[in-house]
Amino acid sequence: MTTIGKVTSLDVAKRAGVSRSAVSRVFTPGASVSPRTAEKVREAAEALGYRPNVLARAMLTGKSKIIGLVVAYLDNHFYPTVLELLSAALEREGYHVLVFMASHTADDIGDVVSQILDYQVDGLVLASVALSSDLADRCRASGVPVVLFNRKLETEGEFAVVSDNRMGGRLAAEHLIALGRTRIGHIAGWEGASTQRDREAGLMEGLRAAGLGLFAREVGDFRLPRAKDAARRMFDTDQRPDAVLVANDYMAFGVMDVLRAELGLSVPEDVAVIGFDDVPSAAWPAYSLTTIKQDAEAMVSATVNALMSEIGGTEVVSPDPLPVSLIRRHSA
Amino acid sequence: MTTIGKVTSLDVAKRAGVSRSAVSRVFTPGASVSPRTAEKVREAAEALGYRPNVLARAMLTGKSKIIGLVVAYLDNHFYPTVLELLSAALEREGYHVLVFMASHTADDIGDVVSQILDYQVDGLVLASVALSSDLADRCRASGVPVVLFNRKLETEGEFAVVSDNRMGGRLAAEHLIALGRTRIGHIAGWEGASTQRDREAGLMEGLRAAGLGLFAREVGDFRLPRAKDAARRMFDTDQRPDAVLVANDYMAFGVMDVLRAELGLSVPEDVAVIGFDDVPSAAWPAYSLTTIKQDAEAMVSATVNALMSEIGGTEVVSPDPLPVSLIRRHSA
DNA sequence: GTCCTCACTGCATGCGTTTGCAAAACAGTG
DNA sequence: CACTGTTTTGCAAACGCATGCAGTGAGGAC
Repeated sequence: MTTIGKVTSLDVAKRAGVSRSAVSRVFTPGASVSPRTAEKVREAAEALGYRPNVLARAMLTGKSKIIGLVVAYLDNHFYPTVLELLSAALEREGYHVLVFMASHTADDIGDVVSQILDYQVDGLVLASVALSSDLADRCRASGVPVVLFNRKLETEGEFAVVSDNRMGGRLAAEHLIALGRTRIGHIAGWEGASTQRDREAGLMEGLRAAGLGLFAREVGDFRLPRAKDAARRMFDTDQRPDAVLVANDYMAFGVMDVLRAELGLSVPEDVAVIGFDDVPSAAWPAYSLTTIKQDAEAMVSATVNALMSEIGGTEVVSPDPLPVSLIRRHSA
Repeated sequence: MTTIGKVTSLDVAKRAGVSRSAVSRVFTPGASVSPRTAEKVREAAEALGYRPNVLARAMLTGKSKIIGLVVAYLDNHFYPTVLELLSAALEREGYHVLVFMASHTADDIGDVVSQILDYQVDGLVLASVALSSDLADRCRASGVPVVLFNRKLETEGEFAVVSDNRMGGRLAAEHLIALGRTRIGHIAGWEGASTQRDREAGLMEGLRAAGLGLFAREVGDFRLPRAKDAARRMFDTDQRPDAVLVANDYMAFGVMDVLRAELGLSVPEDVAVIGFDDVPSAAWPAYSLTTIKQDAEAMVSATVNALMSEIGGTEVVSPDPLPVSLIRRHSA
């Protein structure tokens, strides 16, 4: 019996011969309703096709059951994976994800966040976007829990879920060194990102421990074309590195393309390549990219737990960085 | 002056010495307000950090400014691209995207759609999900414009934006034939999808026009592992095809992996491979996949136009399928 | 100066819910 | 049956905003 137009709790109430409150209670888990009226209401609701209006409920309770996600890159396959995981995990908790694309320019993030807050989101996750500290203040002032995903702020206070990027960089260094490589280069991501800085710091640490220094360095800004340019600059020369750590898998694919298709070098014989993230396509034979794996599931899980706790009123503090691991494939 | 907690239009009104209506009107484009009060209000709002509550406005006006998107696959890079485009385009119109993951099982789509409708979305786009016709009815009954993306329903009536998949299949066939290939196979996607059926129909049409038939056929269901299995079945034999049209790029990558890495065949010498979609990674040299390009921008643009029109009250009818084109690279 | 017009403004109502409070129903006890 | 304790239920008041309607004032025409 599909009814056109809005059917409200009042309609259901009338049909079931009860009050609006009664029908509201039937749809509120844990409210006091007799089985008999519950039955009547459910029946009427079914017949009319009634479902509570989430927005109206949101107004009253202040809980919208929506989580804002702002994300900058979707071309880097790591983030679609995260989105899929995150959305699924939140759905399990009764929440849904409102997506906001942050243009790559960093300064309109303020606008974006404002827009999100207009929707009265119950939580906010900022994936791979830099959050200025006054913006962080604004969020906190609005009382919305925010978690930084894959980025952390130097100033403590914001909840951030990150992998142990430093350890990742170190693992990469150690692996390359164990392979006998000595001229090790680094193609960096955007230098404003903590993620980048930590990965590079770990790399340097590992090199230093073996008495080595960085052989070459270029910046790829986490963007594919820039990464390819960086690779050209770094490798189209006589004195080239025999190994390179690229700041993420996505850029690493571009680097490998340049190496093999443009410069005729072979990986790993001429140059060993290590990426970071372990996106699904890193396992594809065409690249078979050795990489430092970030555990996306664990990261998402930490994110969701934090959100749920904070929404529940529990103050929560950033956990230790999540463990990473070296995935050995054929590129190094 | 960051104020903690909610600041409502009443707060602003008080501070500006006007009524709530006035501040409401200031934030409603096209309402009648004198420049002087507008100024006062804007100032007060600024000072208090006031922004209208979208949800409250939604209740009153019935327009939530949110569009629901249900999407099944995010591992196929075509859809992240679409999401990014769609979100950006809708943001330009003042809308935002609420994402719902449809598990791959087809039957819980009903639940998902119900949940979406609970949020009073202004529109609904179903990307790559099959919509049963009674579900379509429910959507229409709720008065929410829905557009099917990259799928169409045999029964007219739903707005669907699709490429000219049939033509695409035909172009692929013609190209392979022009290349002198005669033993042409097809690795199909999920057979319940109109997209699949149309692509295959086009392929058959093209073959028939050249007096050929399909040399081999397997089903890959739009999933990577299935596609690889399909490739193994099709090619691990003496009598193998010398060309194959794979129903989308994502599967084509898997097929190429099997061909080259597992079976030691070379592409295109031993087997020519054509994909469908032209996802960004199809251009990567490691695959250099010849493919039939779907114009994602045009598809998104058509989607947004349709939504905006329908929301504006204009009944709108499905356009012709959008043009596709053959992108020649090295895999065929 | 009077009257009319018109641009503004405030009041009050309503959007579809939830929820504290108090009345009502019910069950149990002596 | 009277009385108490426990559910269950309805009333009414929010939540934050938009908007029709009536009213205020200013400006123009005569």
